[in-house]
Amino acid sequence: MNDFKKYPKPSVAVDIVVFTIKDDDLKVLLIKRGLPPFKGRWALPGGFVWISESLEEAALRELEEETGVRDVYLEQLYTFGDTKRDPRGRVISVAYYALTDSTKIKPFLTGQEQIQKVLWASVKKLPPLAFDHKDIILYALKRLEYKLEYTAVGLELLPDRFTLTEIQKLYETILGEKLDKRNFRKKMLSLNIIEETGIWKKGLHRPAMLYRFKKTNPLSAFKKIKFEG
Amino acid sequence: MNDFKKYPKPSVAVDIVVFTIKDDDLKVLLIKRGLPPFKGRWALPGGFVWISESLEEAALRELEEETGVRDVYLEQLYTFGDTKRDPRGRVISVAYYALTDSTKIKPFLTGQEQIQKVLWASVKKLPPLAFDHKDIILYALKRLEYKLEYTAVGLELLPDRFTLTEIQKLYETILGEKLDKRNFRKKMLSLNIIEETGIWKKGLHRPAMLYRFKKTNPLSAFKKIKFEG
DNA sequence: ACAAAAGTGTTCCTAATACACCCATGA
DNA sequence: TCATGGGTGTATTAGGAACACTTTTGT
Repeated sequence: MNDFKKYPKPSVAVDIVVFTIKDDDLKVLLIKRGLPPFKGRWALPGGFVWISESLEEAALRELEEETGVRDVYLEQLYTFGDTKRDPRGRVISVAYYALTDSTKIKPFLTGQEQIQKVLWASVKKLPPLAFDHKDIILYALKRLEYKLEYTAVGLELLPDRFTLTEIQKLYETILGEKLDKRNFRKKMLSLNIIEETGIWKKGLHRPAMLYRFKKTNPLSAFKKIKFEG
Repeated sequence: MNDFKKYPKPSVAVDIVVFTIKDDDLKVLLIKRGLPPFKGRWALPGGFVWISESLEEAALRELEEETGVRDVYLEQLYTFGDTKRDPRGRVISVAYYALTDSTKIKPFLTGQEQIQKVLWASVKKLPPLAFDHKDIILYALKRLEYKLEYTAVGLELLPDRFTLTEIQKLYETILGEKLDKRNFRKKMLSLNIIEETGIWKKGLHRPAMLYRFKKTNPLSAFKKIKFEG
């Protein structure tokens, strides 16, 4: 046991499921693999964990390398450890999921030449994916749906300023069902986690009040809340 | 990237937080370490993951080696990956928690001479622990409390046959608060997950009906339920 | 007879739901 | 002026919470 370092070890990777809302649709960030295995297939951003960094540091590093964003909401999801999940050998992957607003994110290519393309894929029609990445995304989606029902974590997917209708559409998109406008607004406002900015968003029709997160009590955004659904 | 096997790798371990109820108290199974580091300290059962087994297989194997039980409720908890959590080097630990009924479990010593003693420690007064195992236990406890409020997973902690008062005591022990007897019974029975056995438990006082899990719909035991609390 | 745990219903109150119309704007 | 999305209140219902007494048994 003391000489455990001599035993063959699995490799340890992190994979990150980055969610955002674009075009009233829930999207996941994918990267086209430039090398085997699964060369040419879409895959989650991620990579091997350095010996000197924590798991969360690895996830944030990979995320920044491949999407250029910081300050996302990041949470550990699950650790996938089937022996056959990577054809190269034993690779255990600690999956994270991240929520970000689509205006902040600008996916770009890294210096690593094998990364060629990035894609915001609709979770409703995912392309064929490398490894067990489809399972990971579906797991993350379930977690997101679940959290959305009980917390206000969904606001992380929106820009800093947003209208009540935009929040509602977000919920409807993720939960996959229509919500009642009056009840939704009543509930959202009663939570005391957002406030009016006093600014009106002009558009094609009647202007809508822009709201923002309250900075005073950020923690309450994650207290348990039951949303209609 | 293709030659990732040459990079230094972390070691991967599993640790299992085994909960049970004994003497109306929530207990965690601990093992006394026989070798450094933390020689003589109490620690969670667990060990390194073999290259040929999945994470869950590793957890079940370690659990059986050290407690002799199978067929426990086992669920992945969280993966702890701080770089300094093990003084021997980089060790990532995938933590699981298990629920079992105290009549099924008979902790015993393995052939590994360094394992000397096992202890059912009350979660309310844990001894000094090795590594970050206290953090892991507290994390597992939070998860258990949370799950208890929304699911009937707590029944996994009881013997096959149990009285309503025994379930209620279990809930009170874990949630740390008194519950109303009539409301609790009404709720528990309305869930439709337990049924009368027709057998009465005799004791010092008025006999109590023994109930059992319904075998017909085991899945419903894990649907979301809000318990008073 | 008494101590101790088992068992049982109703009222109250809060929160979720269902539901329809007027308003402000740009084209 | 009209098409479009923004904005608002009430009545009903369901579920959670509070609450006290009778029953059965062993000693």
